[in-house]
Formats: sequence, structure tokens, C-alpha cells
Amino acid sequence: MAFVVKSKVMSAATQNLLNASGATSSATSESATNGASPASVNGAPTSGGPGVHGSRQGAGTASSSSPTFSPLYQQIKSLITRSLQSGEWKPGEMIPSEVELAGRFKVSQGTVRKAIDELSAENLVVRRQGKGTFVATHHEARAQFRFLRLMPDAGEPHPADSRFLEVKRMRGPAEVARLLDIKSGDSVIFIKRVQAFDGAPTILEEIWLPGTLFKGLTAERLNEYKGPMYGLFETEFGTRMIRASEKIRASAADEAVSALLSVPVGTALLSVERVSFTYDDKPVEVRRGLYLTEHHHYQNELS
Amino acid sequence: MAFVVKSKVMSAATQNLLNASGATSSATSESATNGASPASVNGAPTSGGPGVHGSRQGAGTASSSSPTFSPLYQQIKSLITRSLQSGEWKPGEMIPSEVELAGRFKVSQGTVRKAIDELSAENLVVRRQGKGTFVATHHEARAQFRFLRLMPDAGEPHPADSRFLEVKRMRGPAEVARLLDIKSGDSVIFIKRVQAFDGAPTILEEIWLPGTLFKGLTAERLNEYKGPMYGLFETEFGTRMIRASEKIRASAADEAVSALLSVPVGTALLSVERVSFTYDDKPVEVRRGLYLTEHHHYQNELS
DNA sequence: TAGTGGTCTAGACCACGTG
DNA sequence: ACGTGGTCTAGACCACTAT
Repeated sequence: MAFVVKSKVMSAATQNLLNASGATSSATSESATNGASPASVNGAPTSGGPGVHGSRQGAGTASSSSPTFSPLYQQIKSLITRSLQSGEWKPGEMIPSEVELAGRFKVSQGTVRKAIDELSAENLVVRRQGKGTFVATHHEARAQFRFLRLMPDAGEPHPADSRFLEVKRMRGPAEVARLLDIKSGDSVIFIKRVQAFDGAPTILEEIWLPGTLFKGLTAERLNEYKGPMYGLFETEFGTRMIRASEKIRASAADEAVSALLSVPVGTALLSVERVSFTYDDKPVEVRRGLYLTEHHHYQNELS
Repeated sequence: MAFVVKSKVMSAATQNLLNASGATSSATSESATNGASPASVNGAPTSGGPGVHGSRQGAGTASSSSPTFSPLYQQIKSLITRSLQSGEWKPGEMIPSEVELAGRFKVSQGTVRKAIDELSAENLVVRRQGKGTFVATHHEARAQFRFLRLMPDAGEPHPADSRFLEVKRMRGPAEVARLLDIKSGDSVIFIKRVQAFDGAPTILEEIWLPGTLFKGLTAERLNEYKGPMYGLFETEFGTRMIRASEKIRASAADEAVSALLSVPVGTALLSVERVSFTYDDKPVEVRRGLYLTEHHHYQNELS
């Protein structure tokens, strides 16, 4: 008696959407033949009332055991993320409307909405009322300053100009390899550059990238490219930085650094070690920056 | 004809909730006598269907002019925030359930839910499934590390022990007064302390608090109190830190600092200037910390 | 068993942007 | 006029917690 549900509703409520994209809606024998089902008795349909749902517990071995079952909207979110990752919708493009996605996934618009809400909160997509939902991109003023926290003490923030000192392929140092989750000795691209604001050298950076993902990255490509480096990575190499983790310390300038930043030896500098991640929390960049904080500061909001 | 709506619905849809707390539900003459109302004709109630709403435009002077009207859930959010601020519900206590608040405000549970969702995202309240929604408090391990970003390079983070060098009342320096949004020369409480991890002095901090809010704060109170300083502020002085803004620089230890942190003169230190805010974005603390990053680092997540 | 937050649905209307 | 996201409602059921 407990399984008198409409098949469509059943599929929306119990189906694990992460398996097939166009799965037909038929009750799985697994859950149908399950003996001790949870107390999910669907009463009479109350005359065309709102949605009626069955249990979401997949395999009811015991009521206390809780296997890895996530809410529907989380599954939708994963599916959308997967499409973003695979490049089905490219940065800057519009993704299908909520109504269309709801139809595609056989769920209500509200469920799709909740999934997209979270993706929007994570800056993977950007919602624009009246227009649509768009894949986030680093080619926007909006997204620039998420990964650039060094602000001038006075005046508006403006982009620095880069001078590349070194761009080469090399074997990854052990520490870098560890952070990039690759084998020590695997090929990496190494970049060393100085950034200046209004002619004043301020940032000395060393960057390591996995050689497999960034094959073909040369000094020319970097010099030609206008705009943020992450924009280049996104457009030319199909790798989008999603989030990053930074460890900040204070350190004193040694002779080499002193010469490149035009400061005395021993000058106190901010040392920022960053590991950036793309989809699936995969690390794809290690960066060590030395910031001269004479006229700039690292801005951080605690909330 | 356009105003044939149930009064309850009318109140929920058009009333500006920010005025009275226990307003009765009767159509305000203001909106009722309004001549050119927007095209908000409510059709037949469609036999007990879902909600039917009127316009939310308060004074329909012209359709193009857009006065400051916020969505219902934002108004609810403001009302709840106001109750938090006034101390109607104290830190650690449970706030009324969603159903009760929905009844009190004459809106649907979903609307209250959305308001609380945002308050939860801003860490003003904490939701606990099956138990209720609780006013956030600094007396929790969970909330501790939001305002403590200095982590040991190895091992688990653990609380430091404080030694208070100075606790006194003084006239606020111009810069501090500016940041606290008080008059230069107004009374402030000044605190100077050194914090040590495992006996190693690591943090030298100077803190300025508005004298009016923290009257009676003495070295004894600070020494007696176990737990985070913000917990003391919250419990003893009724001031809860909601968010903070930090500017981070590198600086060299001078002689005074060198002695207090047991490091050579000129050692590179992190300089962290923090302004903390309570409700209504009111600044209530200025703090300048010097961090020794020999065995610690400032951890920051960019997302 | 009762109460709370968490998920899901279906449908209405609004605000915005574009043709 | 139409399509998009944004708001709001009403109601159902689930998961969790406490009594």
C-alpha cells in the first residue's frame, strides 16, 4: 500500500540523478522489493494538492545506517557543475533557463533554483535578472579582485603591469609537486615576474603550473595577452580557477629580492603562498608572492 | 474591483512591516484611496489555489520612479535583526520557530525561511535541524576561528594565553577616533597585551574600544575571564562583533617590540590593523596586532 | 509523540531586459 | 509581448531531536 505513487513523482523523489542523464522513470526493483521500508506511507492524494513524495532513502537496510544520499537539489547542483566542468557551457555563456533545466531534470523550478543559488554563492555562475544565468568568467572587473587583495593605501585599485623575468619548463620541486598533487619530478611550467604600480616595482611572484595542463604556455603568450592571467588560463588552456587558499607570512628581502624590488636588503615584505583550485578541488597552481607594503596593503574581510 | 482581496493577504503583500510590530491587518487608507494603482488586478481566487497577491508598489506616483521598497523577506530580516540587536533574544538562546514567526509577521513560512537563511549565511544565527534556530555567540569553538586567522604551521590550532601589559582609559588618538566614528579626544579603553603559544610570545596587540560602551572594563575583568575576549564583550558588555575588516602589512620590529616578542630588532612581522563592527555596521573596536610568523601563518581562503 | 528545521512541489505574480 | 530571474504562497513530507 505504501508504494501507490505516480511514477513521475516517484522518479523525482527517489531516483538518483547522478547516474544517467536521460533515465526513464520506472520504480527500481531494488527499492520496490525492499522489505522494511521506512514509514513513508503516502496518504490519499488530497484532491489535486501539491506534490506527493515517496521516501528518499535508497536502500533501507536499517533506519540508523545513513548511506551517502544527498537532497535532490544537491544532485542537480552536481549535474550542473559537471556540465560547467566539461565545457558544455563555456565561461561567459548563458546556461539554460531554470524552467528548461527543471524540465530536463524532471524536478520543480524551485529545486533547480536552490541548486543554482548555491552555485551563484560559490561564484561559479552569475545570475542576471531578466537576462539569464551565466557561467562566471575571469574576464570581468567583478571577478578580478577576488584573487587580488593587494590594495593601494590611497586611491582606486588599478591593474599592475607585469615584467616576465623567466618562463620555462622544469621538473617540479618536491614541495610544489606535493601541493599540486603530482609526482615529484613531473614537468611544471615556472613563471617569475615583477609587477609594478605606476612604475614602482611592488610584487615579485613565482608561479608553478602543471606541465600537462599548460603545455604551450610561453613568455610570448603571456606578454601578448592583455588582461588578468587567470583570464588567459581560462580562455587558452580551459582551466578555470575556482578558489584559492593563501598562507601569509612576513619575511625580509634578501639580496636577489632587494635588487628586483629596488628596496634595501632586510626590508620587511609580505610573503603570500597561494594554492589555487579548479573543479573537484583539484590544485592547479602554486604561487609565491612577495609584496612590498610601503604604499599598499592586503585587504581582508572577516565575516 | 481591483481591491477585492482578503485583508490578510493584503496586509502581507503591501504592508511595510518596518513600522509597527503588532499592526492589525486592515487596508491602509493611503493605499486604498490611491487613484492610479498599478495593474494589480486580482482575478478570481481560482478555487482555493495558492497565494493571491496585490501590488507591492507602495505609493504609485509613477511606474518609473522606484522608491526604496525591499522584498518582504528583507523586511522580515530587518525585523529579526532588530530583535537580535535589542537583546530580545540573547546570544545562545533559541529564537521563535519559523512557524511562529510566520504567524507573527503574517507571512508564509517560506518567506521567514528565506530571511533566516540570509541571517544564517551572515553568521548572525545558527540553524540546528530538529532543535531550532539560535542566536550566534562567540562562546563556541565554531565561531572562534572566524576572527583568529593565525594558525600554527604544524599541529592543531589552540588558544593562546594572554598577558596584559596595560589596560587604561585615555583620550582616543585622532586616527583611532576616526575609525571608531567618534570625536577625537573622546574617552576610549586602551588594552595592550602579549599572547604566547606554548610559552613563545607571538602576538603583540593594541586594542582601542569606545569608552561609552565598555565602561568598567579593567585588567582584573580581563584576567579573570576564561575564553575569547569577544565572548567577554558579548556577555558582559552586550556588544557583539559581527564582522571585521583587516589591512595587513609587513613591518620590522623596533626596540620596544623586539623586547616584548623576544626577537631581534628589525625582525619582519605581520602588521594587522582590524576594525570590528557590530549591528548596523557600527565600528566598535580598533586593533593593531604584530604577529611573529616564525612558526605561524595567517590563513586566508579566497572564494 | 510532538516540534523543529530541511526538502520539494505547483502555481501565481512581479521586476527586469530585449525585441 | 515575451522570456528571464526574483518573490511569495500553501501545503506536503522528511530528518532530526527531545520528551
